Amino acid sequence: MTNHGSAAGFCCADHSGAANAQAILAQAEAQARARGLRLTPVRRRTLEILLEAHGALGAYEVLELLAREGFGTQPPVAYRALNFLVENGLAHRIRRLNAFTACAHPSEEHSAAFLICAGCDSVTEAPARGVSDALAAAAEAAGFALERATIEAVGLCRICQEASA
Amino acid sequence: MTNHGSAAGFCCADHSGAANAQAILAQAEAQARARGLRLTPVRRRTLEILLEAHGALGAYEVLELLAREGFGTQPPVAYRALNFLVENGLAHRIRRLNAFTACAHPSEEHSAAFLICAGCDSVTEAPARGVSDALAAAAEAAGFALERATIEAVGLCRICQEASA
DNA sequence: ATATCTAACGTTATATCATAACAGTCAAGG
DNA sequence: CCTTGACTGTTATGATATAACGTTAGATAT
Ligand SMILES: [Zn+2]
Ligand SMILES: [Zn+2]
Ligand SMILES: [Zn+2]
Ligand SMILES: [Zn+2]
Repeated sequence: MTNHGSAAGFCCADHSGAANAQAILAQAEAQARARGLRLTPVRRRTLEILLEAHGALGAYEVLELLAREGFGTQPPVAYRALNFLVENGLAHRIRRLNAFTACAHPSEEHSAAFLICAGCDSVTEAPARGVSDALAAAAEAAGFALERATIEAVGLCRICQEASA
Repeated sequence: MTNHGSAAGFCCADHSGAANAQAILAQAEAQARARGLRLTPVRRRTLEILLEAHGALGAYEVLELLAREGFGTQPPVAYRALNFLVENGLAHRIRRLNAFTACAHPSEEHSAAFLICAGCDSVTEAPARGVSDALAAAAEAAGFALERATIEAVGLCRICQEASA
């Protein structure tokens, strides 16, 4: 991972550091309460780990951190927590990277698009209203009943564009 | 895989059987010639296998078929051929299924969206001009230089909708 | 023709990602 | 109390993917 550190004031395009991680965590907790979800210690800590991370984390990276902190040491521990978060809209799975990232907007119902930088592996969650609308139209035209979608773009983030200019 | 056979005249939503597989293969060969690609025996046979398949195939499924026909028996044989096809626009990788499918329109430059049926695992390649345009706009707005994208929708194909109605 | 080069092939071995199945814990409700 | 069900942790295994290396065969250059 060719990372560009956090000297620029933010580390990975749109992840502005732990500052708003707090805010997002608070939103996520509100969501959990409102919807009667059980945000247990492993689950909550998993979400924090994702929020603290630069970029998306693989399940085994999450697992190692959880294990160090006294949680279980085996893969299902991480996968279960991550799947719970994904199923409940508190995190997203980035299939191209086999990785997970905290949702940046856990309060809203949204179908997001992810901008994945080929230079530094940063992942930005972009609002994708227009994209999902277009996709819904395409599905409709094909007689396909759309449930949900994965939209992942690969390219260069602003920082990496400048670096390679 | 809950398949619905080929009794209805077509087997998997938009894969109308071996009839137009021939046409697609011819297009793919024309592409290869035009662009100076080496469509070697393994690669060509891999493409045929994808075209003959109902739905997307995993790399190990392709491998088994190749092995039976006297090609190599080890994973890299399949992965190399599949990656070649994907990189050259003759096939697509379906990340949600860890699988590959022949491109339905190998002659055109296109960024496709895939409609994946949750009922029967069929995969339909839908034209996605509108979707990519919207995505390009979203990327632009984020200062992200888009190279390519993965767009995968999950839902129910027409057949499975009727079956569950 | 023959030496050289290189892309493609096939192999062994290993890395990486993910889930099945089962046992122990614990809080909620009868 | 005792059952029930959700959650956690474990062992074991399965599924997907790549690294590295030797070989082959077509293309190029002497
Ligand atoms: Zn989100
Ligand atoms: Zn970058
Ligand atoms: Zn295509
Ligand atoms: Zn279907």
